[in-house]
Amino acid sequence: MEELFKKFNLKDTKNREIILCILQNSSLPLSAEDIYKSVSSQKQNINLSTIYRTLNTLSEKQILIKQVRQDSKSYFQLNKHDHKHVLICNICHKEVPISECPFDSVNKKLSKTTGFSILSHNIEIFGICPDCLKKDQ
Amino acid sequence: MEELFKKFNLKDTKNREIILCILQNSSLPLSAEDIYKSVSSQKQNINLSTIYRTLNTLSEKQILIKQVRQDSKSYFQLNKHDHKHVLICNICHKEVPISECPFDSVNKKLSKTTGFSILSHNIEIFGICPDCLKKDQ
DNA sequence: ATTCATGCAAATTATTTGCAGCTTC
DNA sequence: GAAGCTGCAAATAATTTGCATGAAT
Repeated sequence: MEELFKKFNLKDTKNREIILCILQNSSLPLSAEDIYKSVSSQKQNINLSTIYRTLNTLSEKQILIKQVRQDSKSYFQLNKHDHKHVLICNICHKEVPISECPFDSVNKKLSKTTGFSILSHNIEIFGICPDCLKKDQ
Repeated sequence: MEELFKKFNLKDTKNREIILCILQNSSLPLSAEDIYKSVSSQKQNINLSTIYRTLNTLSEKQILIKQVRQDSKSYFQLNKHDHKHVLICNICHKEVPISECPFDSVNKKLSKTTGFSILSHNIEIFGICPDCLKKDQ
C-alpha cells in the first residue's frame, strides 16, 4: 500500500490506509457513507469530506472505479482487472455480485458498429432475487 | 395521449401533454433541465418542480424509463419496446444512440446463473468517438 | 364537489469547497 | 519548510416537499 501511494505521488496517511483497507476487504462497491460508518464502527474517526476527497483522488488516479447508481449515490470499488457488477433486488434491495462482467463480449461488436474506442461502462441490473420470488408465490 | 392518461388515471393537463410531447420528439433521453429549457424555448412556462413531479409520476406508471447517470442527473425516455442506450464520448461529450440494446443477449444467461428474475437495467458506456479519435492523432 | 395538478418557496440529500491548522516527505 | 492532508463550517446542485390556489373530471 505504501508503494502504491508512492507510485502515484500521494502521501501515505493513516486515513488513506484505513479507507483503502476497507475497500480491499469489501466484496461489494461502497458509498462514502458506507465507508464512514465502517470507520466509525472501528472506533476511528475520519471526516466525511475527507472520505469524499480521498475517494475522488483515488478514482482520478484510477486506483478506484466510481459508479453512480439509481439511488443517486456514488459507489467505489478497487480497480482490479476483474471489476464487479451487482444484481439489485427490487424488493429486498439485496445486492448480489456477478462473477464475470457480462459486457466484455459486447464491446468488440459495439466498437465495430460505431467506431468508438470503448473505455468503460457503468451497469446496474435490477430484478427480483430467488428468495423474494419464493416469498411472492 | 388523451387515452394514455385516462388508462393510468392521470388527469389530462396541458403541462403533461407538453412534457410528453417533448419526450416523444427526442431521440435521446432528456434531463429535467433539458425539458425545462425546451419548454422555455417554445415560449411556454412550466415550473421546474412540476416537471420533476410529472417525470416521476410518468416513470412510476412505467410510461417513462428513468436513468441516473455519472453526471448525477436523471434522464428520462419513453418506455417503448426498443429502449435506447447511448455511447458517451469522454472528450466531446457527444451522445450517440446505439441501435439495439446490447444487453438482451446477456439476460437469459444471467438469470440462469443467479436465479434472479431480471426486470431492467441501466447502462452507460464511455469511450472516444470516431471524430475525437481522428483529432487526437 | 372532489380529486388531483401546479406554482412558489423552503427543505432535503449527496457532494464540494474555502480556509486555517496540522502531517508527511 | 514546502507541499499536500484534514477538519470544520458553509456552499452547491439536483431533487423533493408543504401548502395554498387552480384546473380537470
